[in-house]
Amino acid sequence: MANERYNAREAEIRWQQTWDSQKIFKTENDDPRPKYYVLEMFPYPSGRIHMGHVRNYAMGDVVARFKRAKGFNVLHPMGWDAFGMPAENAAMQNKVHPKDWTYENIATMRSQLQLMGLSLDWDREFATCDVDYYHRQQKLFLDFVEKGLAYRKNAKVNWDPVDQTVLANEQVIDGKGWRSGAEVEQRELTQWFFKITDFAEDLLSEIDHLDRWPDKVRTMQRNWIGKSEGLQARFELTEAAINGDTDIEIFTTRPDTLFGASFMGLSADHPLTKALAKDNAELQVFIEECHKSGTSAAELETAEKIGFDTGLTVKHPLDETITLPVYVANFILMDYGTGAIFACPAHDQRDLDFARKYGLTVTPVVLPKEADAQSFTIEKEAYTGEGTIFNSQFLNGMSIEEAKNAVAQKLESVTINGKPQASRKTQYRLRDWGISRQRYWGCPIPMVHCDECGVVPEKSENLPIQLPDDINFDKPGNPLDRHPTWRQCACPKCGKDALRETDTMDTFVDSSWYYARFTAPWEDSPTDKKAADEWLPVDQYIGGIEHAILHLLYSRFFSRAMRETGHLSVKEPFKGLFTQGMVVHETYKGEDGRWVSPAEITIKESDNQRSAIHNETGESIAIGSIEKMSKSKKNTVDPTDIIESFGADTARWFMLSDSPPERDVIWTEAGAEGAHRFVQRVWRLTQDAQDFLQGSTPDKPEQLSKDALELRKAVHKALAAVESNIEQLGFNRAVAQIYQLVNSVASAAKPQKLESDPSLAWAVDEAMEILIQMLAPMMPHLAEECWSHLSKDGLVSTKNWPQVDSKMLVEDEITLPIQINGKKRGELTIAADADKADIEKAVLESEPVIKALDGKAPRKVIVVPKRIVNVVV
RNA sequence: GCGGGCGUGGUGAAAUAGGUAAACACAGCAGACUUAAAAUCUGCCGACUUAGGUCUUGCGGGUUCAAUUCCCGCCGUCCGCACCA
Repeated sequence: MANERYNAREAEIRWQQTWDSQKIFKTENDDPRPKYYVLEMFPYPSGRIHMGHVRNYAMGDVVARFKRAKGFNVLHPMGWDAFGMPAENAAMQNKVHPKDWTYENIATMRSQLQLMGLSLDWDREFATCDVDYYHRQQKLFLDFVEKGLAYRKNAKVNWDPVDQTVLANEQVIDGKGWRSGAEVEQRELTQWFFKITDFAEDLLSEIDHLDRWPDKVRTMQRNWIGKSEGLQARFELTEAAINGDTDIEIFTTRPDTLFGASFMGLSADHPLTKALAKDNAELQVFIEECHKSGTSAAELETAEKIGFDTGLTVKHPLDETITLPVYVANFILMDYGTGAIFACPAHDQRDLDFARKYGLTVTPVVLPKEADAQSFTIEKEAYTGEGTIFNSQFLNGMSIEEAKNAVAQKLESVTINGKPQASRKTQYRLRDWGISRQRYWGCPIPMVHCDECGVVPEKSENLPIQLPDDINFDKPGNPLDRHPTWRQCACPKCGKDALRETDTMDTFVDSSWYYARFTAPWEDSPTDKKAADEWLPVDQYIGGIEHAILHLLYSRFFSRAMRETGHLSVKEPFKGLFTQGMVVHETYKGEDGRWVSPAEITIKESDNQRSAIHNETGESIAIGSIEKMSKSKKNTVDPTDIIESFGADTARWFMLSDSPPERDVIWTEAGAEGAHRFVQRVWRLTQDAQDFLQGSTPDKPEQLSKDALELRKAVHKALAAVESNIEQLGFNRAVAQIYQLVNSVASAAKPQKLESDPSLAWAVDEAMEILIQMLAPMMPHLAEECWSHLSKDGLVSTKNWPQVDSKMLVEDEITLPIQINGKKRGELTIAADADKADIEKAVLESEPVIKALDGKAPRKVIVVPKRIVNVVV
């Protein structure tokens, strides 16, 4: 029979329909098998899927299909992170309703994803903009309010002037909005916050146990939470200040350097600063000056330390004879610690810069190990290293740690104005999460403003608070504010006319608990606790590194908050996390400097010279750097085009081959063609095997021929390797193993060999069966097609993973490299179980060793059985 | 500035626990088949080379019988954080 080419498009749709009609990927909650929850970060419905999605979902699908074959009850759901700004931008630009725009995009992207043949339980699908979903999110919000985990406060917030909304700290990058890129302004607004700081310590300490998370993400989260332990201490003013204050409270991590103090610093936003400024025009000017300077990285780098002498002085807490001047300084932040510091210029660079500028004293109090107390001075660089305390009265001679303790102990026991002068305190950099957004397309915050009762939570039975459909985007700002009737409601407490909150929730709220909702998306309450406890935590979560802080930290907060409000029991939502690399592509530019897309050009290659010409105009195109696929640089490749020309399996296979999954992968046309050649190669191999075997499984022979035994060994070694590679998410290594095996099978399965060797025919049949099963998680359609072509029973997608025959993994003879002085000089083939003495004897008799020794005795012989022999001459 | 990662052929990369560096693939070259092309198959493919070898994992040291792997110091590159007291 003549070989036919594999028609991927036809076969893939056929198998997708088969899987679908048999509902083989539907997951039941009550199932006796052990559970495995694999989840890929759900997509934002921006319009069309891109190659990054293909890579992400191909990886997740390999894990899901593999675990299913290993006997687990696998939950592998899909949904849509569907609220957000782009829908509103589209509404403003194209006069489309955000809802229509979003649901149309979802429909497009769903059908694109379905072309990939992912083993998803589509019955659990939802979008976060579904009323059913945000209804339950509003319930969670009310529960959080009740527990004090959500609250309202007036706060200085990050205001994005382009998007006209507030941003969380995590969403401000280099002083710019993460989405708009606009310079963020500071504004005072009343906002809703989640009390993420309640869990700061737990969020930090549990990172230690997230051992299946990348270290990088763990480090980033630790730094973000930013714990520092120190002392909160009050410094007594020599005279009461204008507002009646008698002391200034500061936070320090370096109480050991207290005798090096030369001034006090107040933030420009400190209450005392504000009080002093009331009738001090000069100070007012200075404060304004401080506010003007931006917060971007570049500006901070060059910003000069400036200060304003308040004329106030404080007593040194350890020596009343010393007084320190109080300055307002631009480098002190109000929202860290107490907004006030004591400054020790010798051991803090900022304090030193400031002291030099204003001519304040610089007294070193930590002496480096090698330095001499008499001659040690600080010039332009503060000393922040280890050392012994000196110039410090009773602390002299102590280590830094000892001095910290001594100071803390002393000040804890002293009282001023009836209160202890100091207490040990742990500070976190982490701030509460501001979630109010002045947008339409988000989950409405279910609160009511009543003139009589104040801010009142809506009653649960009145949920959902639905978004109105009749809105317009004629003007900037939040359309909910302008809606003629939507705001009007009855106060849930007194029943009088009241107004709804018009802020909606940050879309990161939506994605902070979707993983829990998937465990029972049909429930009236946010979760079915039993189902949530059964499925959670997610065993393997896969997504981009860009979510290392925001989404992953918020989700960790949410699982804790939902635990406190009785919706689930786990603390940590994601047991295993994998952050995959991006899909990147070369960029191309025309002669006039415009970006040109890969589809418009043809690349010529010869002798390592690559050049490109435009398909239509014939102009020569410059090949530029490799960049993340983006519309602006036109270096995108549409997954649907690839699926149409090569099939989904080719796209999946290419995404899994070559590059390690955590690294960026370069999409190339040649690589895609190579992947497709492999698809055809497997299909040819299957047809050849089918031609010979004619659908009958040969009987297992008593004795295997040498060829058959070798093939079996190759098969079972590959099987063991692929299995462990997939377990470790080393998809590229699994792919390489499969390539190698296909090469072995192809060279073994030659007709002339098969005809004369029935045991080889049997081995080839086994090899094909196992090969197809190994391919199935990666190229499921091709695997089904081959499986059925070889008349194997049922669907390969529902088959159990094959068993490794461990007898095939051991060799009775092995080849050891022989080294002479650490350089390879020969080989020795010997029984695998040969002991050291046998090996040494054989090595000393080998030709290269005899030659090298030249009759002399070796200085040393190192024998590592099963590995290597090294003879030192 | 602080913290972390990475650096191996023309390219993507591989190398259990320190033990044969370059598996597997892409590209390229040569040949077979073909009227021709595609597809397919076979071979070559780190560098130098006097054909016996010599050298090779960013650079320089160190530990070791043995280093891509461990240690120290540089260089390059990418990422994160950044006036956090």
